[in-house]
Amino acid sequence: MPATFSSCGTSASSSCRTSSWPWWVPWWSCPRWWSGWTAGLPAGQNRVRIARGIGEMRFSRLFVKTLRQAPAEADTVSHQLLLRAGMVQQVAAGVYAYLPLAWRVLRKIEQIIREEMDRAGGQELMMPGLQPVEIWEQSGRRDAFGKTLFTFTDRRDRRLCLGPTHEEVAAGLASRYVQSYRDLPLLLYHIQTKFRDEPRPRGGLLRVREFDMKDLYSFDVDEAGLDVSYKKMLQAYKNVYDRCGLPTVVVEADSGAIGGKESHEFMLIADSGEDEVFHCPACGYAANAEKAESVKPRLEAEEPASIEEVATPGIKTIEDLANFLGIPPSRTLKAVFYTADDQVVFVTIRGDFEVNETKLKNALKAHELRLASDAEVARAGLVAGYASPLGVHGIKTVGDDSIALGTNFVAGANKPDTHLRNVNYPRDFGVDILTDIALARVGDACPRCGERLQSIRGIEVGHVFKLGTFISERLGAYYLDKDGATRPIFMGSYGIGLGRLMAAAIEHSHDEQGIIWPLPIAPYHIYLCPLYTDDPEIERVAEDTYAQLEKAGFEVLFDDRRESPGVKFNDADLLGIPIRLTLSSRTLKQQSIELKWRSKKETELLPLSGLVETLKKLVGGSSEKANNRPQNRPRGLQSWQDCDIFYCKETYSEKWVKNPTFLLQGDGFSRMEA
RNA sequence: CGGGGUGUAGCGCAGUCAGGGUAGCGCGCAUGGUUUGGGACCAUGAGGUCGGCGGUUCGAAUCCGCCCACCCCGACCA
Repeated sequence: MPATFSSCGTSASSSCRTSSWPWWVPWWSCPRWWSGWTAGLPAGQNRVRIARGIGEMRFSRLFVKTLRQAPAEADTVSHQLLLRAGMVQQVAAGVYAYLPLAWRVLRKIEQIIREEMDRAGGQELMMPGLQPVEIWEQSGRRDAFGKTLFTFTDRRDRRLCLGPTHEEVAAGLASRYVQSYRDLPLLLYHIQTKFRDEPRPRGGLLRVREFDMKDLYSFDVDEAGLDVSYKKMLQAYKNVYDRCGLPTVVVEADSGAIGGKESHEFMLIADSGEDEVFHCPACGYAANAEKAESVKPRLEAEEPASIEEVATPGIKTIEDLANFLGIPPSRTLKAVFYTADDQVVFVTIRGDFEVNETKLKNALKAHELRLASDAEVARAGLVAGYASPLGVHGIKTVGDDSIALGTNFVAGANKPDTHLRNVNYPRDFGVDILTDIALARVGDACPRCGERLQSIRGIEVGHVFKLGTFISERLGAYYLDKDGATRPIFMGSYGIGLGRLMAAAIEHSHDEQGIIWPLPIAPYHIYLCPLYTDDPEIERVAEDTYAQLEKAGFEVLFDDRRESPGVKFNDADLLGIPIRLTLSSRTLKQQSIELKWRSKKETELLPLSGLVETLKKLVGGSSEKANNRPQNRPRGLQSWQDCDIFYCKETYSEKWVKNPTFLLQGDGFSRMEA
């Protein structure tokens, strides 16, 4: 039997038996290979599994095995569901292969992003994944990225790295193009794989080491120009998330290793999110916990008293100390030791606050910050548990501004089992740096309006930065202004991780049964689910319906398997295809097909006649657009630009609709209409 | 990098502590049959470097040593 026969069937044998196709006739002459016609064959024998055209898909041929149980390594919901739905496979820690279903979703997300970047004036290009380490040293970010940078040497001992981001390269490209202010502003973007050797990949696709990302770099003449580009991007990002059907909030953020002064993150609200966001329901202030500020309550002033020692045997923690002395934690001073770039740092903060390490790191302008080891603490002459800000010599000291908001604190005495009463700043001790290094707290006052802050969890799905000029200056990206003066280009940087967005969408939208895709990024629109019986009519109608829907431009996953209803329904739910159409003898009796939205419980019967038109109305697509899709479409959203608007309103969570205040106001953002 | 955990069939697990016969179970997979509206049933069957290397022993999934991979917490991190 020629091997080529398998091209038109599951196996050569089954195909040949059912078709009686003579083996000496070339397989490409087989009508079934090009027409996909299968109707009228006896039920039960029809095992023909073929794709009739680009993009059409029968479940039996799909490169997917769904799993009933999630692999043990997955413990976040999105990771479990991605694995169970057969969307990704892990290749190494934080390194994944994206299988067909995931790849379709990623391409849709990518296409939405591409359209919005283009609409905002961006120009797409491709940059290398490989970069010389020199440009990182030139920009001064080599140290900031540290071990996160994947580095190696080539055969000529040149040092290379895998690009974790592309500001340096982009600045280099721009510097050779931009000569005059007339060449600005400029928005360049690319969508490609980036590499970061994260200390700990985790959460499936939420934090990985190799990932596809859209990065746009803006180039402007000055701060004002940067502001305009930045606002354009904020709007473009909002459009992207809206079109993906994902409610996000904009929050102020720390710029981290990327650098720059102003920065915002887009957060998808999800209880499982690893980021905490503080927000003010009254004025709309919202910030990542790393960045968030709050008004620290000042304690009632007392007359400063003189210092006295108090014996506190075995009392080492603030909690114990407060209990032991019968005072609130706010009347104590906490001492914490860090090692910042190999220097021990003594940090003092009022007992009721916690240190915000991001703020501390920024205050110290340090690249690496970690808690000091016991050995390091001892070497610095400090007594852990009883360390005192008084009489610290030879090491850098940082104080949170909360230490000035009270009097007569209890602090360590720097000898075992002893504390000091009535310690006052700055009367009794000084610090090298006094600034805000505290974590904001729920219930503290909003720094803008004084209302109480609340907190919510989210997943970072986008991050934008106002970089300013530090990279352009170091990489020589200058232009001539109107007066002929040489000036550095103002840069901005705007990133969205595609895989993380996909995973975040699952975190946000799923139930016990599986994923619930928003229509615009769903791998398929429709799950066509015939329940086969002895009645060949079901199969005939199913094939016919499939052909009609495909022709009308719907993306249909046709479950042609002869599985039991339970298996099919469970797979449909697991994969999360937005619309399920069930065809059975039951519905056929009424000349109808059953429609069920994945996001809803109830089902409804649709008449078979005029089905395409009915679905178009339901989905909000137009036949014209659907039919006009290019043959080699990235089957993205270009033909569905209307439907995403329609669908977004459906998918916004109640929480979101009721609390539209998270959106940054007055920044080109308006409240979401409910 | 610190702490904890796990590696046995595609997936989930038992067996390991208390060393001995052919390494088991569920799901999935294959074949045949009966089934078909929420993960059906019967029968038969295939599938394993027990993470790797070394050691102890007549004999190691099991005991000892080293290493590796993966996961979780922390550190860290667009």
